[in-house]
Amino acid sequence: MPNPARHDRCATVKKATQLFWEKGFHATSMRNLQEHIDMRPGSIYATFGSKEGLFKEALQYYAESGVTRLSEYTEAYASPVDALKHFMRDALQGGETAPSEMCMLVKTISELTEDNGMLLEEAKRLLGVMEGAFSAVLLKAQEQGELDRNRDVRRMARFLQMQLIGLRVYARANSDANIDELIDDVFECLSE
Amino acid sequence: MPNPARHDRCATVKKATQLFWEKGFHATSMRNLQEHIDMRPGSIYATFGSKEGLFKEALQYYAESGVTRLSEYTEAYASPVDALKHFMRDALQGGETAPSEMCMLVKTISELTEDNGMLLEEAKRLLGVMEGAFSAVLLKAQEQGELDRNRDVRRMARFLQMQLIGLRVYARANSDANIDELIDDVFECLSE
DNA sequence: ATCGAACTTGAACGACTGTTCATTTCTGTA
DNA sequence: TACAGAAATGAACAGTCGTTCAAGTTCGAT
Repeated sequence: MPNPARHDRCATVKKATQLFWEKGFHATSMRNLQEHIDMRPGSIYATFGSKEGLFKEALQYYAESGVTRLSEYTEAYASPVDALKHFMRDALQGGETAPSEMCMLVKTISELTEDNGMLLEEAKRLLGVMEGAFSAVLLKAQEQGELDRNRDVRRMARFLQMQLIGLRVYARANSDANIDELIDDVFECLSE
Repeated sequence: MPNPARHDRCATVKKATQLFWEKGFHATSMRNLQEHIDMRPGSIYATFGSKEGLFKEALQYYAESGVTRLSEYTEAYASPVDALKHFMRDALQGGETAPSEMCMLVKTISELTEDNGMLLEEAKRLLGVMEGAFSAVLLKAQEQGELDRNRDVRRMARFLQMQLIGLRVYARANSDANIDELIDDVFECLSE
């Protein structure tokens, strides 16, 4: 038996992530959470320690999913650059199932202050992890000759992530606008 | 006498904006606000109606300041493009007085959901106003021959704002990183 | 000096917050 | 089938939330 606990911890974190991602940290109350993950306060606190503890695991689960999805794209496409493009496009279109157009890490970094320093730092760290994953894909692209080997991979990853953040926030702020045009501008910018 | 009220409404909104900008909507309690703007609940509710009402005015004050500052830059520099560049750079360096590295409109759009639909819509609208101000400066640049007249001004404004949003969020997430390098990448991208 | 209107005050309200813990329920072993 | 330990429960806690309103204060006009 993989998990001795009655409640499946992973499934619980997954459900909690949905709600936190949708509403943010402060606007999600423990009572919302209790209903949504179908656990009573005692169990939640025995398992995760606190609201912050559960949120932290939600952040980690979210980031891990992101990294996993990126590597799936990388395996699916022969070209690493194509994989990146499709990854970004799909992140923007937002799987219909996504609870929010926003990246949960960005949403968290936007919302929280030093009052929840640990969560803020964790979100920053995980954004760094994502950037590392981008770097790895870009490096692969260099090795396959898709990208100029003289360009700094980390710098490109930074630029890429910055663009993706901007795009997603912009898309949320202008839900009707012609986002495809913007994406074209960005990719033109990247391939230059 | 310009303002018959005992409390100077504008000065109050200004102070409230500071706190809301720093902490966000949910993390700012009315009690925090009472201390910070030095008013008692009764006066606040008589003047602004609700926490949402005061926050809405704070958003408007914030956006108005932004537009005003941009026009000051436009007057200060002969070149509209230079004005834009300096405006963006200074927004990123963040006046030492800025309560948060984040743009308050972006922070709001990131934090809030339909539960505060009116505030969300207002923040989106004001971001649109800012974009309009960018458009105006870009148009001026075209008229002065700084920019290719064939390019779509609105599209450029959109791209510009998207970049600025991305840059500011990224700068907050990576407070130590070499942001100047990123700015260079962006401007290179813009002038291409 | 007095009055009435405009403005401010702060105690109080009910609802909700994150969290605790004594009690009950479940589960694997003997 | 009985038992012990683990897990789940939900009522209850102290504190905070946004908001109200009767009472008090201040002001300009008379």
